[in-house]
Amino acid sequence: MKNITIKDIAKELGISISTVSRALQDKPEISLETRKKVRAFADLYHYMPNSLALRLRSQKTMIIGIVIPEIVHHFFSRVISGVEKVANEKDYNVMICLSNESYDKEKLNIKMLTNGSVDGLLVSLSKETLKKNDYEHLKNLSNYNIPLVLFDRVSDEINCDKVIVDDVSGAYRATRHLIEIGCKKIALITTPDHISVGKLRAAGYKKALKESGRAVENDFIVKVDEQFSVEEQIAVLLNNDDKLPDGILAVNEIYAARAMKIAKEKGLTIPEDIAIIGFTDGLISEFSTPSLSTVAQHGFTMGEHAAELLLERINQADSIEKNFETKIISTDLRIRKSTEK
Amino acid sequence: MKNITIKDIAKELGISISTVSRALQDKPEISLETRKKVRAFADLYHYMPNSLALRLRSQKTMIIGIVIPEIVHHFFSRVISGVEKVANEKDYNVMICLSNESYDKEKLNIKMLTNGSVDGLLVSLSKETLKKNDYEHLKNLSNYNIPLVLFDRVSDEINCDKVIVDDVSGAYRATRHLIEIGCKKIALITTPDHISVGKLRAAGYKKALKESGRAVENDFIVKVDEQFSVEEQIAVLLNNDDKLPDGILAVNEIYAARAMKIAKEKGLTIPEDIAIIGFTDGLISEFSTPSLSTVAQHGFTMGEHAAELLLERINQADSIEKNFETKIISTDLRIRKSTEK
DNA sequence: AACTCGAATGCAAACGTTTGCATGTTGAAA
DNA sequence: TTTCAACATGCAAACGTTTGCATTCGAGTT
Repeated sequence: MKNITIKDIAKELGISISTVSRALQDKPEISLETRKKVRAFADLYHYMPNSLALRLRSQKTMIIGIVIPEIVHHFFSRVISGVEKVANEKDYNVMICLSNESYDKEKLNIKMLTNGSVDGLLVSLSKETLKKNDYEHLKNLSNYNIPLVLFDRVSDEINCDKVIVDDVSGAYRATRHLIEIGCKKIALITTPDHISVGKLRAAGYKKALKESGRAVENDFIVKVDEQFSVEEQIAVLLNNDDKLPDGILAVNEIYAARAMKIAKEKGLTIPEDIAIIGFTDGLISEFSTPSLSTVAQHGFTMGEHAAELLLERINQADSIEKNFETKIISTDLRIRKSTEK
Repeated sequence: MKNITIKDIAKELGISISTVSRALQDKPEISLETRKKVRAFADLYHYMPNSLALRLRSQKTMIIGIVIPEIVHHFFSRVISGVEKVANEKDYNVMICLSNESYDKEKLNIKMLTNGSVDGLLVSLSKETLKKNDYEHLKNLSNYNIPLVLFDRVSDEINCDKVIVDDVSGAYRATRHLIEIGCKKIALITTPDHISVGKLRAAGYKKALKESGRAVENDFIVKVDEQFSVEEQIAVLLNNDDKLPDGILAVNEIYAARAMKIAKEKGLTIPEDIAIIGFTDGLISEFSTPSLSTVAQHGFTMGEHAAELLLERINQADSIEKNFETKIISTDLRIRKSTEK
């Protein structure tokens, strides 16, 4: 059974296509009688306007595209939730593409989405892209009437609206917290420098240390390269018995949980021997024993803000060229057992 | 700057639209000279065919829609990953809608997607829909040329392809495992009966008990109603000191982790006092202490199969009416510390 | 009887493609 | 010189809508 079109209705009722269209829009220039007749017929056959035709006509898709590195990831799925909420409120739909942390796939996705499939784009950069430092595929976009909002993993080289977590301050406050509960030797488990969030969180960590008159020791900083075993790299930090940290800040939940597990296996107690605090307030932190203190990033809020920024940009009159904006989502310290001395 | 169209190229080069179209398709009936000229011009101005126009013309969107209850959920995000992989391999895109476990939103989403936005639909039913037992919004679909594949949360009332986890056998084997390690009093933490997976897992649990000659005791079965505190409902099971279970099967990771936490707080040791096994092999299970044994559901595989089934249905000649198929994804027992006596 | 007005409806273009068929041009064979 | 094939290109319809601008018709006004 084919979907019924406006044309079918017109033919069946012996009136013109335009009359049907107007009748369905309840325009007063069509006689009430005709309007009723058309509506009845349309309802009877479950007429639904073909959205492709509508989009082609109006040159609006009412869809926003999201390109993220990963979806099996608590933070990103929260962001999507936030985006979806805002988008749906304004009758927009969401189309999701995964880059799987690959530059090529990211580029492909963006190309795919910008050939008229979506009205705007929300992107969080893949690790490979950040490492390559190549953003040509995103720079062009502005020329093509496709607004772009970057979130979380962003780059200064791209001129557009952005939403980021206040990473520096989050890490700073987490480190301060460790200092306040009496930690003397605070280690950092982070990512390589090309990941912007890792770098920023490291900066906050260093700032807090310096401010309290402590040295930043390289032995206490692990930059995890995910090409190799995460576990082994973290273990190095905890196997150096001469120089064991008594506090750890990890830039994500997995690293924090991993560190905790290794520490416990070595017979250390948390938080007495080592206090641990992570980033990303997910389920792991809540359910681990002891429960993990974290810096909550409010992914949902971030998604909401990113979507709002994008929709504003999509619906702004072309004439008004608002300056690009960077929204900063502040973090919250979620203190749990792993730092309760 | 507007996107350049085939029309613009034609005008600029002083040839007809159809010639440009054919030249871009490298059709031999167009002279090599013209083909080269057109291609060069198109490349210069970064011509990209407007996908809306293509879709309207071809009556194919190359998009598949997914409606799931939740995205902040390890299992569902894995499913999506699997779907995305298969879809992308065949040049399809994925459009995701969240029902947030609401019947109305599910209905709305499906309506939205089936007005020509997608070529096919992948749906996992919301809790509210299952409770209401109303599937009219899905039954119509078959009439409208929109193939439908249900996954995980399905219903017998809907006649279509399905992909489900082998819940009965998974729960059966998990329960057998508890019996084998010596548990005498095995409890079940599950969902209300209208959630199909909960019901099936309960069936597997009961089957294993009966087979080994044990009675199924209602005191040992908790049906968690998420309208109320999950924690309190689980606590009831563990607060009845006269009748404490020594083994627990939970139908998901959260319930298992929650039960473990409560048990530990009561001073019970896992697995010695109580062995615990959950469903869904996610991060919580891996990182909890002790690590949780689980029934792994292979969400990614499920997504792959669902997408394959759907694409087959989309691309089948209308004449060949294949019978509907139900694929069963088998589970794996992942034994960890929480059941190692 | 001619004219104007308003209400109701229809025509056709537009959105950006693809494609069956027609048309035009050229060179060679008859 | 006519005829024909082969090649290159163009016209127009189609996909399903919306909408500016006719057109038609009857009634009321002069």
